[in-house]
Amino acid sequence: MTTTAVPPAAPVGRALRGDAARNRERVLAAAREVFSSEGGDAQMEQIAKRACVGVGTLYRNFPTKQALLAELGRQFLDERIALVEEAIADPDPAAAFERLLRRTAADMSANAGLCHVLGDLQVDQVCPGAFLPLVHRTAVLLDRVRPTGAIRPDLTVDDFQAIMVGLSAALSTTSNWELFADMVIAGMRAPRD
Amino acid sequence: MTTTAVPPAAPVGRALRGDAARNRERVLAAAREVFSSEGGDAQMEQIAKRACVGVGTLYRNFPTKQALLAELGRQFLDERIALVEEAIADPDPAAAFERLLRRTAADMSANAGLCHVLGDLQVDQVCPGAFLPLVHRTAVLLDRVRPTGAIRPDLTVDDFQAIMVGLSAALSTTSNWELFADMVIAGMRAPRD
DNA sequence: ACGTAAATGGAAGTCGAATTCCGGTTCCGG
DNA sequence: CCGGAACCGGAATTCGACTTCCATTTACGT
Repeated sequence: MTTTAVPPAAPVGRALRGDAARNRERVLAAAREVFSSEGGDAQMEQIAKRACVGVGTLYRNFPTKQALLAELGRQFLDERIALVEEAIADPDPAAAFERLLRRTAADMSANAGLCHVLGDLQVDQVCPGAFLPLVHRTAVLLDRVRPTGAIRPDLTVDDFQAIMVGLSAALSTTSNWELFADMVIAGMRAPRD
Repeated sequence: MTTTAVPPAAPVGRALRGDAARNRERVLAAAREVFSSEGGDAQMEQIAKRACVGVGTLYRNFPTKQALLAELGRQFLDERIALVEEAIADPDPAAAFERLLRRTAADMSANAGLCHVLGDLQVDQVCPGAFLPLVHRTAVLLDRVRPTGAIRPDLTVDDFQAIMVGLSAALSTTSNWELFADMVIAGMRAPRD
C-alpha cells in the first residue's frame, strides 16, 4: 500500500496570485514546445525567453530543470491513464484497444520530441513509481483484450511499454503516424501458424 | 556525384607507432562499452579510465567527443552496409531480408545503449551524409523484396529507417529481441484484406 | 489611493565536464 | 645500446549551463 505521495512540482503553499498562475501556465507551455523541438538538453534560458519570463520566475515555479520535466511527464501520464481507463470501460475491448493505439500514435506524433525525451527515463527518475499506475491499468486492459485474439497471448505489459517507447522514437523521425499505428497493431496481433 | 570525402577521425598522417595503434583500439572498445551502458552523456574521463589510458591519449586520437561518437557510428554503419549487401546478393530475397532483420535486432540488443545514442542523430551531425550509402543500398534491397510480398507495397526506405530507430529504442528497454524481431516482421508484412 | 506581501527579471555565482598543455616516458631505426 | 621523435598521463584551464539572489515592480485587500 505505498501511497505514492509524490511532492507536486507546485507544492501546496497557498493559492498563487492571479498573474503568477498565468505565468506558470506560460512556462509549462513554453517548456513543452522547446523540449519538443530541441530535445531534453534545451536550455532553461530559452524556455524562459519563449515564455516571456525571466529565469527567476521559471525557477520559482520549478526548483529544477528535472522538476519541470517531471511535471510535464506527470501531465502526460495522466492523459494516458484517462485514455486507458476509457478503453477498459468500453464494451468492445478489441476495438477500443485499436482506437487507443491510433490515438496514442497521433498524440505522440503531435509532440514527438517531448515524448522521446520523456521516454528516455526522466519522469521515473524524479518521481519514482510515477509509471506504476499507468502500467497497472494497462495490464488490466491487456487482460481484457487478450481473449479477443487481437494481441498475441505472450505479450506482457512490459513488452507493451517497450513497444510504446519504440513507437515514440520512430515517430520522432517520421510524421506518418497512421502507417506506424497500423504496423504496431499488425505486429502485436497473434501470428497465424 | 558527391564523392563523400568524409575526413576520417584518424586522419592520414603517417602510420601510428606500434603501441599507439593498440591504444587507439583500446579506446574505441572502451568507448563502445561505456557509451553503451551510460548513454551518450558518458564522461570522457570514464572512457579513458576504462581504456587504461590518460585523457590526453584519448584526445590525441579523437579531437572531440563528437568525433569519437562519429567514428563509432561510422564503423557501425559499415557493418550494416556489409550485411545489407549480403542480403541483396542472396537468391531468396524474402528469406534473406527476414534473416537480416533478426540479425539486426540481435546486434542492436547486444549494445542497445550505443545504438540508441547513435540513433539520436550524432553521426549524421558530424559527417553529413554518412547515412546515404546505407540508405541507398537498403532501397535496393527493399526493391528486391517487395515483389515477394514480404513487405507492404507502400513501405518506403524512410519508413524502414524509422522502424529501425524505433526498434533500437525498444530494445534499449527490453532484452527480448526475438519477440521484437517477430513483431517488426509481422508489422511490415502486407495487411491481408 | 495606499501599503505590503507576492512576484519579477536578469546579472552574477557555481559547478561539472570537455579540452589543452607540457614535463616525463617509451618505442624503434641504426 | 643510443638519440630523438612519437607518445603518454593527468593536473590545470576553459567553457557553458544550471541555479541563486536581491533590488525593483506589481497585484490586490481595505
